[in-house]
Amino acid sequence: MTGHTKSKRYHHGDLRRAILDAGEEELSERGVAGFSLRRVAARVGVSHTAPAHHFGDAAGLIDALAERGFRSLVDCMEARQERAIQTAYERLIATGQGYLDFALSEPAMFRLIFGLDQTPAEGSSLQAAALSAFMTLARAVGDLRGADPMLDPEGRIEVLACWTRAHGIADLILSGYIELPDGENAEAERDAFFRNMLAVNLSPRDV
Amino acid sequence: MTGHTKSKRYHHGDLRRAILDAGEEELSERGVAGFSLRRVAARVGVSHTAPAHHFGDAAGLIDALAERGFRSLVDCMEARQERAIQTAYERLIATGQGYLDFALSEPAMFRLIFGLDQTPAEGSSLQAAALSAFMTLARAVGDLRGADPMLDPEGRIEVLACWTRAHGIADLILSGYIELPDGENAEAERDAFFRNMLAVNLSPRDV
DNA sequence: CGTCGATCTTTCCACTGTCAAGATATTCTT
DNA sequence: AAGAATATCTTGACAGTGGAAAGATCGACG
Repeated sequence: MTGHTKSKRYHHGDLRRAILDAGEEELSERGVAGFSLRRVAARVGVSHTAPAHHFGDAAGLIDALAERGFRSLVDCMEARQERAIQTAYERLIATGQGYLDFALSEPAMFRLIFGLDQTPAEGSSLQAAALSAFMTLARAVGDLRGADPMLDPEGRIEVLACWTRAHGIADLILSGYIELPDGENAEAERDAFFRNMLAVNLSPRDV
Repeated sequence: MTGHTKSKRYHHGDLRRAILDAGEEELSERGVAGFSLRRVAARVGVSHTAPAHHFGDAAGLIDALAERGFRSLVDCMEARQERAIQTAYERLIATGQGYLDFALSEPAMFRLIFGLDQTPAEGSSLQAAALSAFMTLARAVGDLRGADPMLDPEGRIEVLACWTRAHGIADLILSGYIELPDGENAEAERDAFFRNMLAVNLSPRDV
């Protein structure tokens, strides 16, 4: 007889998920600096200490949200990969564009996951989610190289080169120091800009 | 008869500078998230509302600190430039290394200036300081190209390429997702690593 | 010497996260 | 099926935060 109406039950039933959902909304509306545990609780219609039982403290909720964030990041990258021309090179570019899609569509979440107070705990599900995101990129680099890039120093440098480029673009856009084209067909222009940025390089050969 | 002793004068005399100094210390100790206006005031030995008259509100103090931060960033980049082999290419690499020096020596400040809630106001001294930092990098790129890179789209892309690379490295290190070598002669290893990262690239030619 | 404005303090408010203790519902044991 | 143990959620308190308002003190300028 568990009524589907949201009548005032003492026990929520699915509070953990509800808090995470509300937390995501709160995050995107107020940003990471303006994030408030009490507001999230109020949003769900629950007392301000209710989240504690599920997440420990505020940092615990942040970590749980970050885990979702990393998954969303992976989704964004994979979505672009699938839409891309199926060349190793194109898939790598697409991966970077997915990274940027995520940053632009969930800026606060982007800032959250890359601004955690401390690196994810060893063996935590958060760490696993972060690693999953990293592997998505590493695989794309590996497909282009034809070998696991993590096995030799040169390959690792290449993975980091791709990552830092995409990350730098994303972070500086969110900071407001890089302006994006916003003309008529802004989306196409952005894609072209991102493609240029992700591909262009200045290597010793250029000297 | 202005005694040099720090006796309890009602008027501080140089409160603005004192608050900025204390703010920098507080920032480096507690980080941007744990930054507290009241603690800064207490540190100077002044009431918690005293800063308001000089900086407006907390955001005003943050902006003033950010201005210092950008100046420090410029200092770091120029210091490396001067120590570098005087080749346009080497000076550009050095500029990037200076960027990273700043991020590593003042991580909280780095996070502060690139995580401002809103982009610096038009015409503000903060904006001027930020622009000065950007120009330091743009000049280094221009010296290598032999022309002002800001005049044509290709040049702008190159500047942004250098900037985003250096920024991505810095931010991901501070996030804890990129580990730094910390062996015996860690400093030399780091420099080598940074040099690799700043120089390595994956351009369309590589495909 | 007196007035005025700048500087700093005191007091209060709404808001934050966390803790301790109590209320309620669910599940487990017998 | 009944009672006990446990999980879940609420209430109330606390120290901390930034900001507003009003008062105290000082410096400068007539």
